[in-house]
Amino acid sequence: MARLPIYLRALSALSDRDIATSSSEELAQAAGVNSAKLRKDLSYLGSYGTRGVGYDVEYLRYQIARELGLTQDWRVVIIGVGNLGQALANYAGFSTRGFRIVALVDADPARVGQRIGDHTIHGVEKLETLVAEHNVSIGVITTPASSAQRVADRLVAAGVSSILNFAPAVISVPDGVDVRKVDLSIELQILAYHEQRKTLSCGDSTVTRLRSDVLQVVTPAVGSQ
Amino acid sequence: MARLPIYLRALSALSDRDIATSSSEELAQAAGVNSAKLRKDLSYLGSYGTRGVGYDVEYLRYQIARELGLTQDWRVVIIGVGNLGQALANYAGFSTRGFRIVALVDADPARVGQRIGDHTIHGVEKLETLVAEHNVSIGVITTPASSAQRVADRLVAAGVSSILNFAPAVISVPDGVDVRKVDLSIELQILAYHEQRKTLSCGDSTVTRLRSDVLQVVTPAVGSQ
DNA sequence: CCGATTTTGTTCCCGCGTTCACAAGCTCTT
DNA sequence: AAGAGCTTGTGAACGCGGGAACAAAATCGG
Repeated sequence: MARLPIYLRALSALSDRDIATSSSEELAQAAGVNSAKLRKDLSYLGSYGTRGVGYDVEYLRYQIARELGLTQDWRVVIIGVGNLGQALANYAGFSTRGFRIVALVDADPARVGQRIGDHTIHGVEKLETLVAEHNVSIGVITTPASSAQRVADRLVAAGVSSILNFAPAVISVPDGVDVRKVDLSIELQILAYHEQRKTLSCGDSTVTRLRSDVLQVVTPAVGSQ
Repeated sequence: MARLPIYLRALSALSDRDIATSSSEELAQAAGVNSAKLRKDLSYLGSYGTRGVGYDVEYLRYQIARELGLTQDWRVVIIGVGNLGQALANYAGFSTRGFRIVALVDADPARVGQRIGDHTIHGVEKLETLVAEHNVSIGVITTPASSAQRVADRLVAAGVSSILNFAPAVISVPDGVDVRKVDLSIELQILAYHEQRKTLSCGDSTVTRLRSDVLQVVTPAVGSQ
């Protein structure tokens, strides 16, 4: 389930506050979801709660981490060391969750050899060697859109079967390879869409933009309600 | 709809390749969705296609951009100028879509006054002034989790009604304010989850991990298919 | 030891989103 | 000008996920 990482974070926050036990209601509020949904999600992992008491924070945290595979360490390579690639390379949230960045790769010869945090940037020609050498299982693509598909193909050929794609391009991969796409500008666009719909108003009437060319105007009748 | 930005990007790609007209089938493939879904989404905006022909790429692109509000320019403030904040401040995908970053804000006095690209970093005490002065409508939070809620409260009080939250924390806001959350480590965790389920195999048998403690083993019978 | 209380695990139902399938409509050819 | 061939727009069925509601179980107090 895609919500397990959220629960994990909520549990970590409770653990930091030295809370040993938590009810589904409390956890659900911390995670921002419905308590019934949370219980259903957790019951899928097994019966890790105690009726009348709640969930043991540490125990549940370990179980979720294990289910997610965070008790292993995953080797990650980042391809494309622009602003975003650098930010990800330094992002503390990765290493604390079992993700180890073993190599940074860039196609720009001017960048090769530079150091970012603990890592030296390698030339893209070494991609296959690095993947094999470090037994990399996850590739992160932060290249321009034009290179994304080529990089993905090389990753797949080298044996990587999970890809996180930040490039603004749809990449196609064979069956058995997972791709997740994060597009930072899409999130802003969605916000803008909602924002646009909110800011229409006119006197007493409520104006809702049903489409860009259709406005629904609700005017309260005088004297009623 | 949350898919409009994806369609917009696919249309832009077609436009760059000087393709004037596209069918729903073609567009859907470029966007990575079902063609019926795409047609239904587009029909919600109005009848912008021509039966027997397809959609006019430029016309549809403009219509979607207008629907999303990308024909306006949106003023954005970024709070928290760490690695991620810097990456976002320099991200080209924002400015090309009508988003204008009007201010960078950080609580660290050592950072105040530094320049990132075209912008100077301001102290967090100026947040309200900057929001009012530039008529900011969207706030981007890239602070540590511990400051996120406080920053969000101040943004809301200053009149910002759309927030993009990169901090690993659930923030609560009054009704009428939109929050979208992006958590970079969650994406990796989901990949790890799937990766873990894939890499279990044992001889001829197919081993599927139903739960962390339940394995389904399918062994082909000897001699039979 | 038993009942009251609390909280989990689960069942059932409702609604939304997706997808199939088809009718409506446009273009091009003959 | 009429029919053949596409392609859009949409009606209808299907499936899945979410939420309320309830039963099962564990603790606590008397």
